[in-house]
Amino acid sequence: MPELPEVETVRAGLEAHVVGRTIASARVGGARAARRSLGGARHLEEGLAGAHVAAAVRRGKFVWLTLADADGTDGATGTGAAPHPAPDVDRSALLFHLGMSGQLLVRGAPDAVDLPQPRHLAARLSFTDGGVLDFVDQRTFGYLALDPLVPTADGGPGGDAGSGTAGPEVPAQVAHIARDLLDPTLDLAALVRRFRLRRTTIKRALLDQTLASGVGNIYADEALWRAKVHPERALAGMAPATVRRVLERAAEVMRQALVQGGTSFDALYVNVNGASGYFDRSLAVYGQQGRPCPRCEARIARLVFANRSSHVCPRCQRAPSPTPR
DNA sequence: AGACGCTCCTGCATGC
DNA sequence: TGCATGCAGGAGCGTC
Repeated sequence: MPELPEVETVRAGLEAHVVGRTIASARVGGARAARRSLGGARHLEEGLAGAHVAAAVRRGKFVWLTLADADGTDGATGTGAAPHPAPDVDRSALLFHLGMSGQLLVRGAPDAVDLPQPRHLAARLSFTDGGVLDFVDQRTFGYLALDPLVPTADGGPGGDAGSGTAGPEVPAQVAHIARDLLDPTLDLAALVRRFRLRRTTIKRALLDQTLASGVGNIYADEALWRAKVHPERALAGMAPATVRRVLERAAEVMRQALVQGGTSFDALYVNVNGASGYFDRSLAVYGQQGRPCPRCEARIARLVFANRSSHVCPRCQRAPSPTPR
């Protein structure tokens, strides 16, 4: 499952291999992959044709390519005589969410037309230099969208409720997503305060992308284990230092995973390094039920709540008392 | 507003 | 052997 480290690895791959190129044409497999794109697949295809890729940007688990009109000539390639004017792509981004199984594959083949279509191909971008970017998604939770860029409210230091506050602009669909835990401008103290206002459990809050983004089920479990905090503990009344420790451990484990993810992609393959990738050797609790805790050797347990699984060491992570008050 | 259950989807593991 | 069932999960959405 791609979480922040995996998506950042993808972003770096896009930056290295896609930024600076110009899209000749795009083919979007079906309505589902384009379900979040205004106007649907056709509009997406029309808008992308001729667009220049200016940058690869990420927030949390969202990654996008900022686009610019490839100066002058509209209808750069033969998408046929488009009856509608091509959408203005200048203030837009091509947004990707990888969902559970999305992959972006960069192909250098000089003749894209002859490339075999991978199973579960959701979209294919062909560049003017002959290369190809494939979006492959087995479980179809992922999507791509042509989305207008909107300014983000920048709270800066002291801005309180300002969950957002990233770079100057983000795709409209990302506007409500908070800065992620590896964002250098993240205000950790303010985040701790926001967490402690929530009337829910620490794990639910960790997974809430409007509080802090990038953490998914795997790294949430790992962070809580490292911090020795039970996932079902209520935030209300939790010591600020404890909340802070959890957030710091989450950042730490994602940073470590990123180092490993970053080494695992080569020139032509933008890797999605999920649980089945390299970092799984380093997982202490996720998917380790029945195995000994690396710290104390108690058996790792798997809990289910909110229709999701959590993995804990029953000795290191003390369960909350069954009836608070 | 915030909290939370439900839903989308496919491949694989498990069970009978 | 073959079919049915369950499970995995991000995040939008509806409901209270």
